Amino acid sequence: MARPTIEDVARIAGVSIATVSRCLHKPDVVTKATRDRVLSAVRDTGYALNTAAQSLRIRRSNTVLVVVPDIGNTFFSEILRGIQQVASDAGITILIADTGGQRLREEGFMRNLLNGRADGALLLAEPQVPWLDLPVANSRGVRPVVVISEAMPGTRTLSVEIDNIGAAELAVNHLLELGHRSIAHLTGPGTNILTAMRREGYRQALRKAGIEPDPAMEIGGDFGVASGVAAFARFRQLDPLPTAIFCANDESAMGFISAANAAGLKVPQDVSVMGFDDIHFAQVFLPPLSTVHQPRSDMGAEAMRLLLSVWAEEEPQPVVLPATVVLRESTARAPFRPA
Amino acid sequence: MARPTIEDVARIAGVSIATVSRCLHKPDVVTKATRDRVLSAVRDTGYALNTAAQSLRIRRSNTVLVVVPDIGNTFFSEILRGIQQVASDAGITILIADTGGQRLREEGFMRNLLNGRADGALLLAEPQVPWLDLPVANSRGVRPVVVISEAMPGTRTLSVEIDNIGAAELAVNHLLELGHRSIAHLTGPGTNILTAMRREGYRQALRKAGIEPDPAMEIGGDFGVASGVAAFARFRQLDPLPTAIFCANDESAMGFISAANAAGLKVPQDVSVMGFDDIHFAQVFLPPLSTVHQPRSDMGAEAMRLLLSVWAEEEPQPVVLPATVVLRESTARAPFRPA
DNA sequence: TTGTATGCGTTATCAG
DNA sequence: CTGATAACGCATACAA
Repeated sequence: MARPTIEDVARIAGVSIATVSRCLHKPDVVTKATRDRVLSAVRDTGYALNTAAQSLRIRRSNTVLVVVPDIGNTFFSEILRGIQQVASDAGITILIADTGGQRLREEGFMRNLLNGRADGALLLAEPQVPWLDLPVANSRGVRPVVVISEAMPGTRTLSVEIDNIGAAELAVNHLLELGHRSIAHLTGPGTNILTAMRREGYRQALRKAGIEPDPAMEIGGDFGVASGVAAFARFRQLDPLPTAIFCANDESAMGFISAANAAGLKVPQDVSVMGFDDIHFAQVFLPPLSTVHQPRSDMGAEAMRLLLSVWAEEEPQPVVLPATVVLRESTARAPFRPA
Repeated sequence: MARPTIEDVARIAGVSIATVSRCLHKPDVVTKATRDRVLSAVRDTGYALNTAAQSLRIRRSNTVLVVVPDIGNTFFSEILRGIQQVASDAGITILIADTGGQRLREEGFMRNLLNGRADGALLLAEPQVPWLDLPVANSRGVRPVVVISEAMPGTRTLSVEIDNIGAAELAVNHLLELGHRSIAHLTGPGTNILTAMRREGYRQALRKAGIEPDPAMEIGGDFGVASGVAAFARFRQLDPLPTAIFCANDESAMGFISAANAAGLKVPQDVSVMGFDDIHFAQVFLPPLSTVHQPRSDMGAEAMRLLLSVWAEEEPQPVVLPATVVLRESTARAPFRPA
């Protein structure tokens, strides 16, 4: 037997389908007596609203598309939690799309906005395809896009992020306060906006401390564990050897430490390592990683709120959340070294 | 202006909407001439099929619901990748639902099957609510459910898993081969089926080696990092101190090692630690973790294939995939200890 | 307060 | 090969 429809419920309750629909959506406009009959009919039949029919009728899916570059990356999951929280409170369903970093996939997922599967999108990464050509403004009926964490500066995109430059400065300042004067930097991938901003923060902190940034101290990475391992090989050839390194994210920092350890260099005794992100494993890692904490859950929640706000015809502004340095055991005072 | 509909396309191409629909779904049944006109009209208008209308009409959403207990747990993400792969090749959209382990949420998500948002579900954890009361069989029009990794034995559920008992035996055998005779076990949460099976494998391996399993050596955990830390406190009180421990998963193993290290116990010199799962961080961890590798991506892919198969009116069987022990540096030969 | 009737955008059936 | 048309299940304007 097929799924019960609103009509089945109506027949059993002895009312019209309009009344059933009203019972479900504006219960207060219907008599308590009929409401009870209808609701019990709903229970009896096990009726569940057909969302396809509803979406078609109300021209809305009550769904938000969340585009993630790599769902396997633990960094994103806590953002998702924040989104999930706010969304489910608002009765919104989340459609998660994992692009695996591939443009083609992202392009495909973009169609979910066009074909009505979703009413808006949350991008957890720098857009690879021109989502922004979509009408992003809040004109009625438009499907807004909010970029989390990696908004391009200068675009008029709605976004939620931290002050990456400032946060990187904070991190490097911590190293400076520990007495380090020779601080290397392991960067993210070349094209990434976060790479640029965190590197800028690194340089600014150095300059403010009266140290001229040395390009040779900036080692190219790609946020991956392996790139951290590779970076150590280049790091150890630096002469003199820096006493600390600021890594653009935690995973690469772990790779770096792992390689350092294999090579007999102790962290933090021989070299202090600072990460960025404060992913879940940062605190379990050996040594527990000093890093920059991003309020990921809040970022997700805030982004979802932005979307709700746009849907409500308001005109929300981009938001910048605070990031904090969390000190653990991968950083220590600089060893004394004769100049 | 509103989204173009099939009607707009038809008008511009100078054909009927039926023809437009045919061009999109069975292009070969239409003249090349008209097809070209239609397709170019599609391009011109930027037409995208309204999935709500389509779903309503064909009574199918071409969507699979994937229920995850915790999307932040890196264990699940690779399974998702496998699912994604097969699904997108088949033109299926994935709807990911994160229950956070809460029954209530899971119950809510189950509705996606009832309200037609999804045509079937993949459960990445032991079902908390009676999904299985849903018609799981492959009778026409039914919405099948496939359980990945944590199928309850005895139920007639479609499932994809590894031989957990056998895999745990493999792991413990490795420890035995290294000369360990006193091997502890850090279990998973009490109610979990995986906990039971891995513990059983642990016991069987011991028995086959002529060692009677000692309940005191089985420390209760919950798969979390913190429970690994807590377990170490109980472990160190064991007398004599075991020379090895088999943990029911990698995260708890990491917590254990982390605590051991903090207490001055070296891994693997003082105690060998074996994990289970081979999560992403297992190889970066210090020391790199010896563990049991689960073919997660394959498991996801296989599960999705099972679903496609049911939809195709076939009668697929549950599948069991092979797991392998991967040896890294958290395990070593047992130290000599006078009996 | 409740019922009737219309249309949301598609697909599929049936004629032409 | 193509066109007209009837559902699909629901929400709502309008009548009662």
